[in-house]
Amino acid sequence: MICGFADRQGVPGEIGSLLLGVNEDGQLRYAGSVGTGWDSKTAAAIRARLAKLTTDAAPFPPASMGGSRWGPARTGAPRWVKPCLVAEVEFAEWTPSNQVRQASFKALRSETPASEVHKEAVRVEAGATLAALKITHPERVIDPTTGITKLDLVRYYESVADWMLPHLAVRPVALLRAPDGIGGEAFFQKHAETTKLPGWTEHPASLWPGHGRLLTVDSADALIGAAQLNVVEFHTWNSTTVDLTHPDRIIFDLDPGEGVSWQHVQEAALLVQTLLGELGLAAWLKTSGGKGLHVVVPVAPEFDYDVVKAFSRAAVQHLAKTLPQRFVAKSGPSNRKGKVFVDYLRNGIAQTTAAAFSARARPGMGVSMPVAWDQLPQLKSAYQWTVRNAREYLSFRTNDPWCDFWSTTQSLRGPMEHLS
DNA sequence: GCCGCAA
DNA sequence: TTGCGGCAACGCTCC
DNA sequence: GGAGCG
Repeated sequence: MICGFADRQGVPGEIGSLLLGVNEDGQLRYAGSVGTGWDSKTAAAIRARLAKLTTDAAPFPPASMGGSRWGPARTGAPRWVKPCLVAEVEFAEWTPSNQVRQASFKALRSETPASEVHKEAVRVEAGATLAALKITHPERVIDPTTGITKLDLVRYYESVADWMLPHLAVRPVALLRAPDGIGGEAFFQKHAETTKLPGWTEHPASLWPGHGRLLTVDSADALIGAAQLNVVEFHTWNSTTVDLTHPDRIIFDLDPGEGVSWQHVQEAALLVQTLLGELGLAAWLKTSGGKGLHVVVPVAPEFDYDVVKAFSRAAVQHLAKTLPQRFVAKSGPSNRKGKVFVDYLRNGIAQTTAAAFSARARPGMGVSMPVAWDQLPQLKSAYQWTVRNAREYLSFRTNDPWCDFWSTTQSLRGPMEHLS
């Protein structure tokens, strides 16, 4: 939060430094200041914007601003502003007194509600280790509707690598590559026969006899290397390479037919969760980045694909039977008008679904974002988060809504009896 | 984007 | 040397 | 049986 500013010495009308605050236990706390990162024009523009927000009341006790040898006392008296503007500030680390060190201003962030600005969890920047990877044509526009470039996509995957890799690393993948950008011709790749792939793991043919050698993307290097090869979407199996034939999750892909309102999709997701809850299964929610939502159920890997798929089909058929005005279980486009098709076919062997944090190769480049169930009513669309705005959202997010997903092991035994 | 193959 | 095609795969639905 | 689809 921008809580105040000092004028640039000798240059009236320009910002010299910004005084920053973060939310902590429901109130603002001083977080240091930033005095570089802008040019004269920007400094003047920010100064003009802040002038309208000045106030006499300090947002936190000036005494709490001790701590720093290089505090604002050096740069003249601070002018307080109402804390309603958010700045994105890059910095090396938090000092022992919880202030930013080597801060540099990046941009104003008007979209972030003030209440959501917290101290960002400390995460090591992956950037340094990745610098070795050469990105060709970084400025090439891959999505003409937004101007998103190849470098934007690379940077997106770089920034979500820590979040994404747990979803990706242990599962065979299908990669959707789009060398000619969104709207151009794209193709799937699941084997590495010819192309030598940067850091990807190629599993022995014995893992899945009679088929091509399976591939996993299990490091940040592999992730970025994939982006260099114009991989836009990462799709994963429902089982891991540890136990390929026994799925450890079920996915219900909620796919709205023509003419279905977003509210209808939200309600459908809630109904799916309710049914699963009645069967004794906890489920997690993510946006698909495209049109619909994904409901993901972790299960113990104790049954093979045929059993798990039959269960998911039964669950969807139950929904379609009891709520025929909302749901269809058939995949054809004809009977889907005005209804939500819950795609259970993703639960067969070798079937894949766009992974959490995968971007989508469609205009706008939405991403699949894990969310909490209590966020569902506030969701604006399945592509609310994109390659462009996901990083900011994640940096201000204070806890992982899928935290318990990883430790949940639930058997299908009871739910299967319950349903039949 | 890149490789292998044919022209 | 240049050009060009491949780069997944399955079940389901409808015709 | 085959095209189309996700």
